[in-house]
Order: sequence, then C-alpha cells, then structure tokens
Amino acid sequence: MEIEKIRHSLAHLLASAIMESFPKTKLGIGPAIENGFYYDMEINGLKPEDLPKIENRMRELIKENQEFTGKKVSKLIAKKLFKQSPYKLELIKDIEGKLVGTYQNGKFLDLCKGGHVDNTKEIDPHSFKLTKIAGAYWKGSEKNKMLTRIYGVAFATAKELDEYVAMQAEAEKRDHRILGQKLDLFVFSDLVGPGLPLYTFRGTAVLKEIKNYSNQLQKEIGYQEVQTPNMNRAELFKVSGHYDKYQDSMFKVSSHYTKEDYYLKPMNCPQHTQIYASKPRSYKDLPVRIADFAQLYRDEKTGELAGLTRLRAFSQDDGHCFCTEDQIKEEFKSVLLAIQKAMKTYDMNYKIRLSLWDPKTPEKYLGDAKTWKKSQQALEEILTENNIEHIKGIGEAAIYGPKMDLICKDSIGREWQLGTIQLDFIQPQRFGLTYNDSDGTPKTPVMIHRALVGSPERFFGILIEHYTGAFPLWLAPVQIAIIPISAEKHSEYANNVAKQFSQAGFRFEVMSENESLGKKIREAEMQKIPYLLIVGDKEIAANAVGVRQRGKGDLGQLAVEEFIKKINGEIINKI
RNA sequence: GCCGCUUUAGUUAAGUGGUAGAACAACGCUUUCGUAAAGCGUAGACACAAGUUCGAUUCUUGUAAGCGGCUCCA
Repeated sequence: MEIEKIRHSLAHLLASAIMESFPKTKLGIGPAIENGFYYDMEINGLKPEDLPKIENRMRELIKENQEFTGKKVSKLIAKKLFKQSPYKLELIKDIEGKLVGTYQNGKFLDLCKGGHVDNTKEIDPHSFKLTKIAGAYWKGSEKNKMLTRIYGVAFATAKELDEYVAMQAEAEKRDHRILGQKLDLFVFSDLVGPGLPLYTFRGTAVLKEIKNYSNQLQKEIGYQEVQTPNMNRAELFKVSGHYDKYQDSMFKVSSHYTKEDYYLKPMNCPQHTQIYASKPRSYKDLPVRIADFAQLYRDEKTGELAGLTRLRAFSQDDGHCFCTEDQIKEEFKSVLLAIQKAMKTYDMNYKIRLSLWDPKTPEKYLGDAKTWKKSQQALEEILTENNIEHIKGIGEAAIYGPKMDLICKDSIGREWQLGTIQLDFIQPQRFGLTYNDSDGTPKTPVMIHRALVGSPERFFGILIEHYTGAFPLWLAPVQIAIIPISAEKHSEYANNVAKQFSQAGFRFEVMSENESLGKKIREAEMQKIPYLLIVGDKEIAANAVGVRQRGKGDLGQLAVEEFIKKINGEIINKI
C-alpha cells in the first residue's frame, strides 16, 4: 500500500467530514504531503477545538468501508457538480482536455485525478491525526485570497504515528529558542525589537568561535578580512541593481544634514566592488579575495522572523573573489573544499544543490539568457568533472547568477541553506570593474560570492539544536567549571587554578557559591559544561583537579598542567 | 504582511467578574558539605491601551510581542 494513497484518501475523508458539519464550505485542494495531508478551504466558524470531533467523524467514515470510485465527466457536467466552490470551478477551467476526473466516496464527491485506496478499510483508523489549522494562500500566491488549511499527519500504522509524535517531542526539546534561554546564550527584548537578538557573553563566545573558524578556513584559501560600514548611500544599491529588486526589504536611514537617502546594507557585495575599484588592477593581481563579517540588516516581514534562524540583524562569513574566467573553476573548488571541511568539523549532514534560474521568469533576474547559460554551464562542469553528487534547484539562483548551495538538515527535518558559492558576471559590469590583461587591454573580472556557513548567527541556532546545547569543547560557551567543595576552605585554590586557565585562554567559571557539591554539579551539568573540576583537600595536597567530563562522569585526579595539556589538544583538534 | 492561536513573578505554571495559589531561580539566616537539588524564612506577577460594568487579571476592541502555518528569504 502506497502511503501517499492513504494520505490522499484521508484528505477526501477530511473534506467529507467537513462538508457534513460546515455545509457552506467552499473546498480548494487536498493533496498528500510529507508525513500527512492537508485540505484547503474557505470555511467559516471552524475552531481548533473542532478538530477532534472531525477526526472522530473521519474514523466513523473509515469504518463504513467506503469505496473510492472514479469517473470521468465532461467539463460541462463537472461545472454543475462543483458549482458550490469557485475554487473547484477554477481548477476545472485550468485542466487541459475535455474531461475531468471525479471521485466518489460515500456521499462525498470530489474533483480529483486519482491516487486513492480502493476502500477505506485499507486505512488504519488510528494511524492519523488532525494537527493544526493554518492560513494558506489559494494556489500559493500572496495576491490570492487566504484560505483555511487543515493539516493532518498520517502513516500506514498507529505505531508509525506514535513514533512520529515521539520524534516531534524530541525535536522540541532541542529547540534553540528554548535552549538558548535555558543556557543563557541570547535574549530578545521588546524594547530592542523583533528579530534583533542580544547575545550574552556565553552566546557571544560561541559566535566568536564560529566566526574565527570560518576566518581560519578562508585565510587558508587566500581570503583577507576587510571591514566595511553598515550603511551607505542609496546610490550604491542603484548601481548594483539591488535597489530596484529589494528596496522594500532594506532599512532606510536618513541624515539630518543632507537630502540623500542612506540604507543599512543587506549584503556586502556592492561595497566590496568599491574596494576592488579603489585602484587599477592587473591580471597579475587576480584573484583578489576579500572577506567580511559586517553586520547586515534586512527588513523581513514580522511573520517571517523566527528565533535565530531568521533575523533582521545578522552577519555572514561572507567573501568575494574577483578573478578571470579561467580562474573560476579553481576558485569554486577551493571554496567548496573549505565548506566541506567545515561541515566535517561540525559533523553535519548536507547535500549540494546547483541553483539555477527559472527561464520562465527572466524578470526576476539581472542579465541576459546567454550570460546565464554560460555561467550555469560552468558550474555544472565543476560538479561533474569532480564527480560531486548534487541536485538541481530551478528558480533558486541569486538575481545576478547561478550558485552552488549547501543544504543541511536539522534535528526536526527542516532544511537550511548554509554555505553558498555564487557566480556573478553582472555586478562587475554594472560597477565598471576592470583589470588590465596581459595584452594591455582592459577586461571585466568575474565576481564570485561565497559564504562558508552562511550566517554565523543562524548557524549558531542550528548548532544549538544539532548538539542539543552540548557544544564540543572548542565551541562551548563555558568550557570548564571549577567547583570548590567548600566555598570557605577551597575557593582560594580554585581561584589559583582559574588564574592558570585564564592565562591559557580557556573559558571557565568558578562556582564558589555557598551550596552543596551535589547541587553545583547538577547546575554545571544542566549548563552542559564539558569539564567540571572538583577541588577539595585531596586536590590541594596533590596540586591537582578532580576531573568530571560531561557524559563520561568522574575521570579521577589530574595534575593541573596535565589537564591543561589534555584539553589544549582537544581544542586544537576541535573534537 | 496574511490566517489562526497565545500572553499571569527572572523561568515554569494554577486560577477567578470582587486584583491571585505554587515550584525553581533571587535575597537573608542556618549549614561547611567528595560527584545531578541541604533546611528555614523574605521579597516579587495578571503585556499595554481603551470600552462594557458598581467593580475587569478574567468579557469586548485595539496595540505590541511570541507561537504554528502561508508568502518571502539577495
């Protein structure tokens, strides 16, 4: 039994149950989706608390052993049959040919091309659940009316449903928004504003490590860090072409003293072109590779903001490479290797997507079809020549060119775009960038946009869930907790040990509150600190620390120097 | 931005048309402790604004923020 058939049949049963309780409802569409199904409809008076009732009615319908019987009818007849719903009529109009498919189960008739179980007895009445009510635009377009969508999850067996529910609960425990608060990594303030997180010293420590590591990796492939302002004249974005396409999502800033508009920058590339353009370049200077961690601002719609994964202020481990066409392949390859190295260190699963333009909507992009064809071909060659497995994403390209994106899957199965390498023939042209070639003639360089983990802030959020807050030692916000057994008797020694850690550059805290040892260990464990060092009389006598490792328990005594040597090794190797 | 839901102390969270009961955290006192919560006590909250009402934390409306979706994601 194909699970899609069960899911889609349940959508019909849902609609059938809805029409009984809400006969005025105008139905839209009801497909099977990953993990379940949904049905879109224009409905009045439906409340979330109605769902269990509808769910039960669906179970009753299943037990009636209804047959699904398909029949093709002419469009004229179909229009009469479905005259109640303008959405169905629109679908009938859109269908090519003279006949349309209909399916009957029990008293319910739906416009449908098929894909059902033969009889509802093939559905386990306890293997599905209606989960939520949401709004959804008709045919997925913001310009259309918003319908009500009822979501359900469904599996072949009740056991699989239980497993799915359990997995969702597990994922919730990893939610970076909750862990971020519990582990004191970042906060939001109503006064500061939505999408504008404040990182505590702990969160800042993690973010810094993420950025430092990206910087290390990109230095290895020749990128030099620059620093650029957070705002610039509107003119810059008019030249780059962003102003026309993205004006609505840029924050406008005004000066009291000049009439000209300024914008907070949503990306670094236009500014980087100006570093390139600051002096004459020779072919011998290329590639020119620059990297930037500047804060970026995007005026996202409020409903799109979410935790650290969608922000109004964030940075990117961003870089741009200006090179000749001959150098494209080599440059892409070195960046791709750096990204893969990073993903290995973070122990993340990913796939590579070749993101292409959608030739059906050229108005969404800059540049002509010929340039697009040329650049897309170049990227595809790189992937096939190096035997790199990839998928294709039509319509996923940037406005100025195709790209390779790294897609990773998080703990609850959501996919995130992290690293990216993008080819751009357009901006260099628009900014009039040139270099003098070996024959003395001026040529236009190619621009490569790239990021390793994308946005460190967003990646931070993903990592919190990836590690369930238990960061590896090198990333941990606090790496070591030093716990004197008696605050009074052992704090002095604890502080002496701490001084050595401070000199060694570790992140530590001394827990010298007047609390029981058990309680302090519990607190440190809940903060997921990798190493707890217990110090009491025995350790003082031996000039040592009692080492307790997260997840491993008591490791026994180690001399302070020995411990420093041990964790230094772990930090350098990022394990 | 759109559809729906939510908002009670720092956090979790009970409850009511007559202004709130608790746990953890905080603070104070006692305790000075060997690997995941010592004991006692103190203080602290109904998101904001308007309306209905003798009286609103509770009902209505609006605003803000959050959550689940949709749309978007250079």
